[in-house]
Amino acid sequence: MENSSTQHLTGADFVGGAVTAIARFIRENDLKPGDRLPAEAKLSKDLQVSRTVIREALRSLAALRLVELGAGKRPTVAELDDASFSMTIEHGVVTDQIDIQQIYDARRTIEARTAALAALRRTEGEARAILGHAKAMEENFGNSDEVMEHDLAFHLAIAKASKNPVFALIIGAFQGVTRQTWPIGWKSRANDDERRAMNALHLDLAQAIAAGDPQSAADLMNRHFDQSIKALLNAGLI
Amino acid sequence: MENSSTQHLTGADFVGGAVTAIARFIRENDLKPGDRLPAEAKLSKDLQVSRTVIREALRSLAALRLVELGAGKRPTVAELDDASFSMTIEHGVVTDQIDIQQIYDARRTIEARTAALAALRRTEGEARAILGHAKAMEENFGNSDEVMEHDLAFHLAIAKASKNPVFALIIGAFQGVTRQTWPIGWKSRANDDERRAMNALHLDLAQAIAAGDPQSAADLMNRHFDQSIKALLNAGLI
DNA sequence: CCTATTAAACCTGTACTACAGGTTTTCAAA
DNA sequence: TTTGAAAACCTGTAGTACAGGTTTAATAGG
Repeated sequence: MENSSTQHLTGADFVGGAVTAIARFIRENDLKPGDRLPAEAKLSKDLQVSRTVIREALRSLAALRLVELGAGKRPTVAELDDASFSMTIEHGVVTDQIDIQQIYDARRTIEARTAALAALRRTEGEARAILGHAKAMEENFGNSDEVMEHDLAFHLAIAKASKNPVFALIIGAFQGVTRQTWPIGWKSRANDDERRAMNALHLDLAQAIAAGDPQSAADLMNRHFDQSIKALLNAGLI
Repeated sequence: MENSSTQHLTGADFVGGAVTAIARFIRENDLKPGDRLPAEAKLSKDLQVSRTVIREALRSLAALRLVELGAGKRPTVAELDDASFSMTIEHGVVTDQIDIQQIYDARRTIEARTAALAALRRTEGEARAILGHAKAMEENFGNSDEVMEHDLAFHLAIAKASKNPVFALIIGAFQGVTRQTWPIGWKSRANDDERRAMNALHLDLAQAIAAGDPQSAADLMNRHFDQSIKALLNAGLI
């Protein structure tokens, strides 16, 4: 009784067909992250296409992060991951289909919500971690790379504390392009006072989340984005 | 003067390296959607890996929708597209890493914003199209499939009218899973009066956008999601 | 009977060849 | 200059081969 059977492919787009068939296999067999898929040879036989086609299909699914591949290992179902959406966003920016202001407006919209949700749902540990990143920004004030990484980690930690993986996915995907523009905003702030003010805002936000105050958290997040967007405008980036 | 040169790959992950190299090629040569990439044979020679590796790399990029492939045609740079994020979302739902309520909360957050932006930025044509979908929902009341498709098109049209492709991308990516749960919400509404009320809300929203009233548009969108989420709760889906 | 070790079986990653059939370019004829 | 056809180019799929990684099975020892 082989439950893992699949119908063989017909039609023109062999690789696309195999991608669909394998995705369906995951769905219909209720596979969860970590579960193993059939070996390439078996898929090749079941779907009646060459191993070449199966490999290209698996590579496609691996690029989309639906499966994970490894030498000698059978393909496994993958955990949710922002890498593929991140590529989409970066592609959009590189090819002038998305601009930075649009990224920031999306972030503001979503992060006002993650801040409010985090205030309601964060664990003690998460509250501490968020606060930790805000403090680390202040403590590493001289090293802008350090500040940036803690800034990014701060926002992602809030998204995760919102307990909605969709938000974490999207915010995570923005980090790649944010890393490329963040230094511009940092430099464009007129003086260290403005930079310190930005850090202070992070600290206030972290405290609002720790205090469980969703309204303040959302307000502070909005204010933070007001400042950031203004800084990027000053820099002429937008 | 061959501007299209690329350094040959070193290290372990040949396919991953090729993906990165090709993505970098697009960036460094300022390629835009429609522009052609070097042929597989040339990439293979430049990067000093077999055509097998190049093909798998191009398949990966095609899965992510950074490039487009076609028999006989050289690979071209692709337009922004929600297909790959859509796969991520569907995978998350299928593997129990995302639930429907989380999708709806993300939608509500984003669509309250797209509604407001659409009210400010929609063209006359877009306003008409949005209104058209709302009316079509009412006119095709008996055919729930028709209602659903116009509902989906309505929301996507608003996202596009917001003039932020990031929102359109995300809302578009949600449509796949929404199509699977929408009928549940429709059936769970107690009677036709409730269903008519939902249509009326769409119409009001379309009119607020046409009238250029961002506050009302956002409010109505939020009210719409309140109702939808309540309907899904009633159905026990959430 | 249980555990640790080792050998065998299995599996993927990369390279190469071959060819069908689609696309683009070239070139000659009108 | 335009048209049309041939040539060159290119991708899609199949298949073979083998190195090296992983899993499973078997064996030995307690």
